[in-house]
Amino acid sequence: MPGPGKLRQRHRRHFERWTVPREAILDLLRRTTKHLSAKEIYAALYRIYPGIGLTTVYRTLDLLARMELINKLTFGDGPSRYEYKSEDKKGHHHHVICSKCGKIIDYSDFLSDELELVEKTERHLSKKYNFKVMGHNIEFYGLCEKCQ
Amino acid sequence: MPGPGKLRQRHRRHFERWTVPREAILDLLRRTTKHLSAKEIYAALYRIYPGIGLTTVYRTLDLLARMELINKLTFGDGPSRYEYKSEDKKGHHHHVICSKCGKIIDYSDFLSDELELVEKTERHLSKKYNFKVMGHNIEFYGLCEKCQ
DNA sequence: TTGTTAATGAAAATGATTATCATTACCATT
DNA sequence: AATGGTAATGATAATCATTTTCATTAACAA
Repeated sequence: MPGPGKLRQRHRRHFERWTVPREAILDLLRRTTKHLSAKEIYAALYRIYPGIGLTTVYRTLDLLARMELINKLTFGDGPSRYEYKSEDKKGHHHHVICSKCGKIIDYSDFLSDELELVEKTERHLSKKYNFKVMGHNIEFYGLCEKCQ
Repeated sequence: MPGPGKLRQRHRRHFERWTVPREAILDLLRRTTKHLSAKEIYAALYRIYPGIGLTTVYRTLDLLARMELINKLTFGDGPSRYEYKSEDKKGHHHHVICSKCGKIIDYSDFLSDELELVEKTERHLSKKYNFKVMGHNIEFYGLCEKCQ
């Protein structure tokens, strides 16, 4: 878990000051396993830090996403959701989303099979379209146990 | 290309009447290779059919998506975009999106490799979580030729 | 301790999408 | 072909997520 000092040095290009709201938001995302929306984050922090503003939550989430400390998830409907991005490759996972209730399952099997396909595809895309692939997104959708 | 008659029979559960705006919107999406937003569809149709309303465009797109005649695409920012979904499996493709300019490339190589991984994953998910997979979504993002 | 200015938060603005409701026009029946 | 019931339409207003504006606050270098 990067502390203010480390963050400061690693990401000087992204911000000047490491502040209380920024630490609180990153910390909350680091602790939870849920995929929280901006408003949910705001509500959770408001209880312990009533001075916080929703605007700051949005701005901080954008900052943290640019710093690649968190992922911004956008599904078809509703607000964007955010998750902490663990440093190690083991943390890599995909999402299985219930179309009915919105439940999200993190899923990380067959990563080596997937990796192979993704790498093959990335090489191919860069050759065919001269496209520089920075990342990918794989998700499955359907009906969860309760909703079918 | 399904005409009114065929549509009528196949999709009676989704609507009662096949109308001019519905035909016009489906037709536009069938003809273009672009990924249009509701507003872009509205603007294009307004030129030849000034009576049309943006509300109807949204409603019709929702209808066509429920009928599985079109796909609704939602990327991180901006409005949802829509594409015609061809009936045959050959039409299946994924998207490569430029994070900077928003350019979208349709991409359909390595489908058999992908199919294998997807099927394996779907079997696994249904066993592990009792989740009924209805579809999947694979996309790559990065920088296109012009933007890097 | 102080000064500079980046970061904050309240409020207003924006942009996409959805709800409301009076009007229109499909189409089954006559 | 005319009619009537009602699904579909379109203008407007409402909603929801997110961004902009701007006066105030607080991080931190000196």
